[in-house]
Formats: sequence, structure tokens, C-alpha cells
Amino acid sequence: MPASFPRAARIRRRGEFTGVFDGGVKRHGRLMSVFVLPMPAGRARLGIAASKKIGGAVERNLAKRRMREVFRAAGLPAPLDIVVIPRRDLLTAPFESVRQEFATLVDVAARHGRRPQPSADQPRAPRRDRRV
RNA sequence: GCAGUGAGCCGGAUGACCGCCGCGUGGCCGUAGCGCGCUCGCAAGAGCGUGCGAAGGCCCGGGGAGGAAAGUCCGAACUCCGCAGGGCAGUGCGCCGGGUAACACCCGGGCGGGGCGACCCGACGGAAAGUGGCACAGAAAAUAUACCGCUCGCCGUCGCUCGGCGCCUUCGGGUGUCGAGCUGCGGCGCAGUAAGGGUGAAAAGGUGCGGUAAGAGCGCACCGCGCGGCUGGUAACAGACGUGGCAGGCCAAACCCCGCACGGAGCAAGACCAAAUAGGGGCGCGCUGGCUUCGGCCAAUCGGACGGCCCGUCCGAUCGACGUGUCCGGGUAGGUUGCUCGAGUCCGCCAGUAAUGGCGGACCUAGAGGAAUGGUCAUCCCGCCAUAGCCGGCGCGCCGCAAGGCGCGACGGCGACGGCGGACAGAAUUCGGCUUACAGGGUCACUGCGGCC
RNA sequence: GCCGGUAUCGUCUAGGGGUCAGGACACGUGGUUCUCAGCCAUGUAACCGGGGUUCGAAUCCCCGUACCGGUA
Repeated sequence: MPASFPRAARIRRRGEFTGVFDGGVKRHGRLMSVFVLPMPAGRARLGIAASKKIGGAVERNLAKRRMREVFRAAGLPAPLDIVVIPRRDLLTAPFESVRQEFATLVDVAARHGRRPQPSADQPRAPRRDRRV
């Protein structure tokens, strides 16, 4: 299937970001952190929150582009909202390792979040994440 | 050849596969909708076919980061708010002339400083308008002063010379005292002086000669400085001349004075469309009977207060508070716009030393918005490192009568294969500047030194 | 994106052209105590970086860096 990445596959609103941060399942890896929130319908969507910690505009753009490419190549069919927080090592890591880490993190998080586990019902403290 | 100066330029290339965002009187599909035809139906309308076809999808074509896009330091455009006029305050700028929409920018010139030079650097108005500061050191830090020193006068004193007198004498002289002179030392002075010393970042024009008791612009020459007119220059300023013995330190990125400029906010400015919910306004509809002396009374309905709720009591209303329907305006989420044709880019000619301007021609060159302009790979290119190897002269050893040859060593150059690296940095309303960052490459002009012809 | 502000010992701060950059807490050493705490004495330790103005800069000016805040 020709994997594309149109605008409909992006998380764009601030409320959607905070929704994923608050309600999603988070997994951390060496190159990135991932928040995954299953949606009732639609397609998989990606949002990237690259903080200034990883570098200037050039570095942040590069991280976003590589992550978009990885997401596009993964071609997830399930309706998941995914927010990725890249780490600094993502910039220099080989592309194949980024692809693998993203795949395993999303897979683990989606498997964990799919069944209505009790941990999801526990009233998590609402996060005040201001990351953009 | 080496070292350097200035100006201007580029800032990886090619290909494959897979993507993103605009654009197009471009094609295809095609939803809502509209037109036409047919069928069904009494009709409203429904179904089918067909044409156009918002939105949307696919294809095709074409476009898609920078010299600094950066820092947000200046100046503008644009937008909203404020505003009779003027002043004060505040901020910025500050040699002169020019350029410009404007500027703290640019160009040319002046002056000062640096460099052998090509060239480079400079916040470069005013300190005899006022206020203030100048630590420590030093005599004194701005009304000049007088510590050492130098000089003069007076006093004291050691010594020397000369002279008078007394005493002694081997007649050479010795010695005591008095006087004069000289030199040294010490003290005193409302005395002179500011050359020299020392302190300091800085000490009241500099150098030399004369002069003087010693000195001093006290006099003179040159230099510096002030003033005056003259000449050149639009001017800043420069030059020569005359004149004045010197006017009085530094700091204004201390307060300040003088001159000039400036209203505030910023595209998250602002404009338009506008869901849901709440609230506002208009209109329509719903919403009483009896008695009466016309003040009201009774009941009903609605609303409010008391109350956890019901009953009840009280208050108000019964054409207006209420309920309901509908419309309108403001406005939030959200969307659209502002948004890229502009103090535009390139080429040529003309004016000007130049910045720049004028004329003519050609061109359209990113418009995103949790934010595109790319990802992955291959080949090439460039730089650095370095192995094998090759080349060069040098040193040492051996062979040779010699020319020379061989071996070893450190040095320099090239360097297949290989390894590492390829900067600074990402448009965010748009321009003009400034500043800062930057691997490497290449162009033109010029300077100094050395070599060769 | 736009618009502001701050920076001084390890921490919190004072100082706004010259005096040893001062104080508090913390830390080190010694003393007091049987020991610890406390107290006393003493010491180490800083002006964000680079330029400029000035005789002299933590202070004034310019450039940069880092951090913080406001604004939908």
C-alpha cells in the first residue's frame, strides 16, 4: 500500500494533543517517548512535540521529518492517536533503528491500551503539559 | 614565489524509490445542487437516464528556504487606538556635504589614530553657561601651591687665606686673639624663584639661546596654542600672513547646555463569516371568571419570598413580569482574509567620483500555519589522515682508480586501496539596514619582500 | 511569532566609578565538651562571556550567551 501522510493523518489541535497526553498510554525508548490513545474511528494520526531541548529549528525540523517518514512507512491501519517526543539521539541514530524502536513502542503501547484495563480507569492526575 | 589588503561570488552535484504544500480558463471520476427527457402518481413528489458540476479524490504540467531565512538592535510600509494648537518631560542621534520612503544605514570629503605599504579604525558638537568628580601617592589635583632644592639677607660655627696686635723662637716659623675675605655646615625670614628632584593616569606650553643673585615668556628664534582679517573650498577644514607672551588639566558612554528627530501599540495588528450553550432585543402566539358603592373583594392562574420537600402563609402580576415560537444584533470555538506585484528581480543605456537616480526592455520568483519545501540509498566531487609504493636532495656505511652504484637512516613531495569529515543555519506580515555565526572553493584589482629575464 | 526583564562565592543577597567586592546560610580547620549539637576563632570561595569609554569598570555604553516572564 502506498503509504502517504496527508493532513488528515496529523494531530493539529492543542486539545487533541493534551487529550493524548492525559489519556494515552506512554512508553519511553532510547530515541523517543510515545503516547498512544486508541480512537473510536478514523485512521492513525501522528503528532510530534519536539522541544527546544533537542536543538534549534534545524534539529527540530529534522526530528519531525524523520518521525513523519517512520510513521508513514509503518502504515498503521488501526485508529490510534500517537504523539511522539523525540530525544536528541534521534537526530544521529540510523534510520532503521528509529523505525524499529517506533514500531515496538507503538505495538506495546497499543496492546496495553486496547483492553479496558483497570489502570486506565484510575483517575490519573490531569497533566499540565505545556509542550508544543 | 612568499606574506598581505580591498571588492564581489558560490556555498555540494547527479540519479533511483517513496512522500509533503501551493498553483493551473489542464484532463478524468464524481457527492450535494441545478437543467432537460422518460416512467409512475389526482397531486406534492419519487425513480431512471443524461448534461453542467461547489466541495473532494486521482492523473498531468509547473513551482517550492538563506546569505545570513538567525539575533530582534535600528528605520519604514501596513493596521488599530489616541490626537485643536503649542510647550515641558523622556528617549535617540551628533565633524561636513550628498543619497534615501526613512534610518543609528550607505557614498564622498575633512580631522585624529594605526600600518613600511595597499589600506584599516574612530559615539568625532560644547569643559572662559553652571553643578559635580579626580581614590592611593604627592608640597600641590585647579581659587594654584612651595616639601626638597636654588638664590638673597641676617646670625652662629669649623676650616683656609691675608692683615693688625700679644707671647714663644733653633729666626724657618709656631701659637693666641681681633678684623676682612672665601668655602662648607647649621638656624632664622609674612624674602625671591618655579629651572631641577620626587609622586601620579594627569603637575599650569615644548626645545634652544640670551638673561638673572637664582630663576621665570622676562626677552628672542622655531614649534604648539588663541585672536584677526585674507586666500582656496558649498562646507567641515586647510594654507600663508599679521598679532597676542599663553588665556589656564582630564571626565559630558557624570548631571547638563546647544542643535535635530520622535504619539502609542503591534499581523497573536486588524477585517469578514459564524456552530453549540448561556444571556440581550423585536415580533407573533398562549394566558380569567363572578360581585361591585368602581375604592376594591372572592376564586383561579402565573411568578417571587419563607422552606430540604409538600401543605400553608405573605407579596406582586393577570396585557405584562411569565411560557412558547420565530427573527435580529453582539460574540466564543472554528473558518476565511490580511498573504505576497513589491521603495520587486534581471539586462542595457544615460547622469553622477560614488552611494544612487532617470529611461527603455524582459520577467513573476515559497506562501506554510502543531507549521510544507523532504526521507532513504547509490555514485561522483572536495578536504584531512595514513599503509604499500614512487620521486627528490642530505647524512652514514660498503664497493670502485674514477664517473658512479648498492644498502641504511631521518626529512620533504606525490600517493592506488582504505578511514574520517563536508560548515553556520530553516521563511512565519513585508521591505531597507546593522550585528552576530560560518567548513570549503573560486574571481578581479592592488601592496610589501625575495628570485629570474 | 511578537514584546519585556534578569545574571555577583555552593545557595540567598548588598554594593550603581577608586577603599580588602560586604553579609547570612553552607563547607574546611582549630578550640570549648566525655561525645554530638550549640558557641568562639579562622580559612576557602564569586562579579555570565567579549569589546569600548575612562588614569581606573561588578558599576557606564555596545555585541553575544544563558535563564525567566507577558501575550492566543
